[in-house]
Amino acid sequence: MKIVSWNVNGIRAIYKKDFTVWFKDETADIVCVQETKAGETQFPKDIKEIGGYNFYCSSAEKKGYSGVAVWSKIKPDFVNAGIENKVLGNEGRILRLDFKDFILFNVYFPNGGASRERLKYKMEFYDYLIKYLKQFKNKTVVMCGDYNTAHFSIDLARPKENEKVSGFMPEEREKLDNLVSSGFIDTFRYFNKEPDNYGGIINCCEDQRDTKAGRIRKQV
DNA sequence: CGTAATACG
Repeated sequence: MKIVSWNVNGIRAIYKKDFTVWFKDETADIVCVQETKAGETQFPKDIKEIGGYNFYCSSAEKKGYSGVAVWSKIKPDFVNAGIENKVLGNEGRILRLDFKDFILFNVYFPNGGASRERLKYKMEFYDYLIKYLKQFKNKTVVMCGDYNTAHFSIDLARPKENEKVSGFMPEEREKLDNLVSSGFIDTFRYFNKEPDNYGGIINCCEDQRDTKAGRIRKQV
């Protein structure tokens, strides 16, 4: 199975830049995107109706902000697009898709850099999701997305200069420690332990390619 | 500076 994760920074922008052309040659079973910046009705029809895939999205109440979407070849047994609402309001940051053999989460974790309030929100978001995930401890969970946190020094440029900057603060990194303690594996670092490599293609099968392509900063 | 609405990353 191949799962792709991509922070697109505007689904309508990448649509203009031939997203559907890229998708046509993409062999992924599941494609997850973050920062769609569009309500469900704002997604181009071509994007919602890509051949052979089921489409799901979660959008923020605030127009043109945040949002995640998933395309899946396999139809999930269950989809939830609002699990963060109770505690955190609706910023369209989490999509849960349940399949027979595993549960997929596509998550756009908040950026905490704008203010103390947003850092607090980010920490609460992590806490809420980590707690929510505990119910699946006897199941297979794949959580991809934009974590907005670098776990270790190797995971960002200039770690020393960024120790007090949101994205690499000790208390943020601790949340990723918690995820690892509860059994999650950083799949990129599992296969690629090279410095100056922040993302790209991971192939977990016999053809284990490493690549410097992508360079998706802070994306785990 | 890019995206999409005038804020956010």
